Amino acid sequence: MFRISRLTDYGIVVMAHLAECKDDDSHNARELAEETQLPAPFVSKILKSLTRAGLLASQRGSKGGYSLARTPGEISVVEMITALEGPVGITECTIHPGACAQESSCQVRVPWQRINGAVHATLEGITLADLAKPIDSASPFVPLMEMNAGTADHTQSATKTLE
Amino acid sequence: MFRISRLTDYGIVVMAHLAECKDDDSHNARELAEETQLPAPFVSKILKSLTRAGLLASQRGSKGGYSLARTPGEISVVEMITALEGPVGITECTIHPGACAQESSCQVRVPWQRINGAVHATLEGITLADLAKPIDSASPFVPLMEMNAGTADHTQSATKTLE
DNA sequence: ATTTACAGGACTGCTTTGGTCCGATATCGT
DNA sequence: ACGATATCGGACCAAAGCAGTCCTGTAAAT
Repeated sequence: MFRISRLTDYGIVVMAHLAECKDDDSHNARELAEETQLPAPFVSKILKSLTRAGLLASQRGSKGGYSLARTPGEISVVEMITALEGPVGITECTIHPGACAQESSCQVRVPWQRINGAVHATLEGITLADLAKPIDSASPFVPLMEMNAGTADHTQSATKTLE
Repeated sequence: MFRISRLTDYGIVVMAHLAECKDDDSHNARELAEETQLPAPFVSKILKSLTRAGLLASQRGSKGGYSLARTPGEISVVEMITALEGPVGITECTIHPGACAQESSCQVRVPWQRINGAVHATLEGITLADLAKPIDSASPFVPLMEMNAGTADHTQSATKTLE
């Protein structure tokens, strides 16, 4: 199916919601579940994963809750996906080199690595800040990408936070 | 995990192998399984799916077999993925609009559609011809992509077969 | 001390994936 | 016409991952 899991999907919704609330900190799990209309225990689970990955900061006890560990512009989509469902890699061999017996003789491995790089770069170039402001202006995401083989011109790699 | 299934992975390996064999037609399932070092019944299953999707042409009976339905340059990666694991769509709502109750109030839907479009475009811009010749020359995949919001400049959409 | 809320699990039902196998049908060669 | 070969279209099953819940422990505030 080639799609992100619901865990990730919801997780990003929650993160985006958090990014929109400018009143910086401390939203507890119950609040967030209500505001995003998502099942509470599930949201709780998501929040824990995101915290463990360092994308959220948590505060225990009464008046505790969650808040973004960084500014929305500093949190990329690829980080959120990685936090919630493991490393992004289109093919097995991208993540677990050696797991595939055909690896040495595989014809398509190199091109796949580049495809993977392209997708990864796309996801990396989009930050939470971009997601939080929906139809706001043009917000020209990114031209990024340019997975050309030899032309080692990666000068665009950091020109897209637009925050 | 955000990766393609093994079915698709193997399927693309088989397709690439088929694209490399210039002796146009008629490779049977057993042959292909041997040549690609993949389990035979599985390869057979893959070939059926690809045939149903119109990417391969099949010939029954003795001396029968499979051959590419089009030239490698005319078969994109996204077509192969779609044939083997359904439509490419990062999120549920990309493929099944209406399935998600939050859809109308969802903050992140529009940006996701664009991210999805970007990934889709990446996968669409790469053809079997690009995969079949591994490290061959520079083969400048594609600059493609440019998921900018308003600038309706899609003039690049067919400039990459390079066959 | 009590309450609130996160942390870290275990746990269950369900769907998808990975992989095999079989009967039916079509084609070729004799 | 007959038999061999090979695809076609399923059914089938085990294993793994996903969706979602729940429970015990611990930290912080009042």
